Amino acid sequence: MDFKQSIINAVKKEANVEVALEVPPNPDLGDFALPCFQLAKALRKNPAQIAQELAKKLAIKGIARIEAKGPYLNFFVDKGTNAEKVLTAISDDALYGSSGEGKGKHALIEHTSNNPNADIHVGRARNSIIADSVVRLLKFQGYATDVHYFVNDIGKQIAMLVLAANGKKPAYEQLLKLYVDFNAKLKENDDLEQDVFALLKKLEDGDAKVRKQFRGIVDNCIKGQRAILSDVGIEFDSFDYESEYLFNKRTEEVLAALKRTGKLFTDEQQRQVLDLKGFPEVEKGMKNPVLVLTRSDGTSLYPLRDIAYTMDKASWAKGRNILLLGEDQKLYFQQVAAALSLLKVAPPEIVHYAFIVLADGKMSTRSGNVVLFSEFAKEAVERARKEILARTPDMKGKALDALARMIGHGAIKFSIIKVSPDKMITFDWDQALSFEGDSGPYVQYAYARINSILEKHKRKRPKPDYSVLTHEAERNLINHLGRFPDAVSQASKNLEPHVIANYARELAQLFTAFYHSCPVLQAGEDRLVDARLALCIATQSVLKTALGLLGIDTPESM
RNA sequence: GGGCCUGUAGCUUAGCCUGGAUCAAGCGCUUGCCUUCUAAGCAAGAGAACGAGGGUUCAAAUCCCUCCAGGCCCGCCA
Repeated sequence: MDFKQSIINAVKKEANVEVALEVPPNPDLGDFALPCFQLAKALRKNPAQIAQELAKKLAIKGIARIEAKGPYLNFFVDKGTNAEKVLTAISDDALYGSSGEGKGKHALIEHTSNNPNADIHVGRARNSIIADSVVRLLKFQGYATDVHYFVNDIGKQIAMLVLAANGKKPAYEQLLKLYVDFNAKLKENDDLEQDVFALLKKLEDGDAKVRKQFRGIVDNCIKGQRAILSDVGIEFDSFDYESEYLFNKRTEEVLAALKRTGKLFTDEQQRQVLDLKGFPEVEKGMKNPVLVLTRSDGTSLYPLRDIAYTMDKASWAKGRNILLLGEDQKLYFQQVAAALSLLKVAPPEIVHYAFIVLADGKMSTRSGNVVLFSEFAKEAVERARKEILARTPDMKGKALDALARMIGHGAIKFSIIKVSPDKMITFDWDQALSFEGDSGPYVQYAYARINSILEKHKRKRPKPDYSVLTHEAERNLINHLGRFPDAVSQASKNLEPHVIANYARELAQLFTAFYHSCPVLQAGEDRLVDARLALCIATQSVLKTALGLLGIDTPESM
């Protein structure tokens, strides 16, 4: 039984009240605390007095000391017992931190689903990076995962690119410029817009040649996006094409099913419209709570195809069904969720993320006012390379490349994941690519330092005497290691990878504090050396796992 | 006009779901620390009316209401 439960049981036995414990704000105040206000009513005494009395009465196995401090009762666990418990748990379990809740279950995650019209920019990459961490978290929890990308391959943007390409096959890197230039032309030339729509119409009518043109542009673009994301370790299992839903029967089936709910009506312009009255979130957010599903000519609109696709995903997902979407899609997705609920299909769990904006305004692919993810990643690696060479001037070749990539990519991922997705980010090169403080490289550095110690000392003692780990820095580090499973559970339950980023940074901080105040190899006594080595090994293991959950590699040295 | 999100130190954030002891970090600033396991580091210090006001509670950054500021969204784009 863990300490927490023992305390709760003991208090219940003594006072007959079910209490909640908390972690004191400051380690000097113990490992667990009981605010006695919650007992005051039942016992009809003042909290400080209750704390005093309980401090005298309670005796709990594994708890070395119980102290009353004002209205709080503080519990100090026996350091040796705690150290042994936490450190053996880590060394015995390669999956320490995983709850195993996903064993035998399946999770489908759709993310990125960027318009296949240009190079991906950092705002969209926020989607990919957060989602990739979610995927890793769920895998770690035991889920079999399937990562999907929905390719919006039949939009106006693609039609524009087909026209702009003019029969040629533009390279991926040229697409953005083509798209931006075409948008500029479009502004001045109304006829061009007619051409765009005419082309789209041909596509929807199933014109084989046009379909092939679209597919050519799209596949080229997806290939490029995929390569860029793959380069930073973000992979997909399947690419689902929206055009499939243009030509298969799924949308008709959805339409028929919605018709049977009695909520579908044809408006005065002959469009098929879904009535969403009775769905409070949608009603509150819209002047007129409806979702338009078809054009006047009966052809499908995006929401209809999306509903059909989302239903397919719901049937593929055997456990959790997760979707990452920009905050601009919040209301829209509530409309889709409402439609799904009419069809008795559970909507996916959604993670919405806010935009990354530039100091001079919103990023816009259309105007070309963007920071491309590819240049962001390139710059990160370049800066990392400079930092490495400033420290180890003789490093070169593949070793240098590999390390620069690890550090550069680590900095990028960490800086994006660590911020709660609700928060809008104003992009700043120096801030996003910081290698110190609250950053990926800082955590990687702690890992590399542990590695350096372990390299120098490979001796292994089967059973260290953990009771010698009594230093404050050791205790703080051990306590934090013990909290890793909670951090993982919270992150995977609420789909909050930033919890892991913050956990990892704190762990690295506590380790570095330990590193500076507790020599390991020069600790003196053998048993202290052995115990501290065991602490290093455990910390390294958790750091590696935590960074792995963020998609960040761990360099052996840096 | 309505809905959702955000507002915590000069700057960037964690903490808010699940209320509890002097609000926790990073950057920047001041002062120390590299002939001892990697200074991408550590230690110490200055710096916060937790957007404003009300309410609930023994207790509010956290829950409720109002207001202010910024972002996003609100019918044949995707």
